[in-house]
Amino acid sequence: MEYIQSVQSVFDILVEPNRRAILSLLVSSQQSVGEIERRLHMPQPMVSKHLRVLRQAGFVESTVDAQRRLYRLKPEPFQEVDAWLAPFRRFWSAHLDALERHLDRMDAPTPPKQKTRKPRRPNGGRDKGAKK
Amino acid sequence: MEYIQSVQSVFDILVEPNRRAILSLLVSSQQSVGEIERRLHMPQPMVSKHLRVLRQAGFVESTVDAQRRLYRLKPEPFQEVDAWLAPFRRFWSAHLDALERHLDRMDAPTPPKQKTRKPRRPNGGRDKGAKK
DNA sequence: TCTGTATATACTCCACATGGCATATACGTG
DNA sequence: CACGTATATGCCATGTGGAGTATATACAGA
Repeated sequence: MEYIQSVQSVFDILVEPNRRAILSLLVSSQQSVGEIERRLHMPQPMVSKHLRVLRQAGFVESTVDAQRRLYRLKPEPFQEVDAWLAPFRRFWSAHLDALERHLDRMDAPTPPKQKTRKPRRPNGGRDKGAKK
Repeated sequence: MEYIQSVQSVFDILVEPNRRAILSLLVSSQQSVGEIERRLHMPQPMVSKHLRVLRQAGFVESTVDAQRRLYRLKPEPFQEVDAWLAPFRRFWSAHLDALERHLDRMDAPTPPKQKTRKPRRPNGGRDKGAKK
């Protein structure tokens, strides 16, 4: 049924604007195909087709509710993007740190900075939040 | 005349595997076109063309060193990806909390290998659909 | 079973980015 | 200036994927 597909990167999925729109819609809560269709003003077959791609790539999953299918996000592919981003994140946070130090010098008042140099910083306070 | 470019998303840039390979190469340090050419085993014109795309999209910048151009990363587009990811990060970290102890260990290290897909990830039930 | 609704799939057309090749430009050296 | 190296650009052919449309499947109710 859903099987063989050429190995595609998560980026092959995310490159399509409509798919990104769908994903953004699903952040808030699960949605039916019809709801997506209405909210994004796109023809139903297009919605279904993109949803299929998203499903096959593991970005979403669906459950059956009578005649409608409720789609919701799955986390793994997003984590994959995050993982890909990791090396670059190290790189750009170095830049940020440099800028930060520079600004700190010009700005006399003292923001409570304890570190003069930090090896790496995820992304300026990645919300590890929503903790248990 | 580097300017005008159709409004493309960062994903339009990142979708190209060779471009991602180039970016990964540049994480360690700046490289000349010839070095990229050799390391990635791709014809020089292709390297130059991809570099042009990357440059126009703000992913890289170059400086002149005699006859060669040294390319290095610029942080902004990556931050843009990170920003796009943010809402979903909130979403998936909620999931992570539920499974935290199990997922914690496979998280961090993604060796910046080139284009090899990430092998592990016990994602149960990622299907692979049929294509033409 | 027939009907309406909800979603999925099949198929065609077309644009466009990519790869390959040839060639142009830039720079340094003799 | 001529030549070699390093990089950029122009052109063409091709493949792939998305849009659009028609149609198929699934389910619920009368």
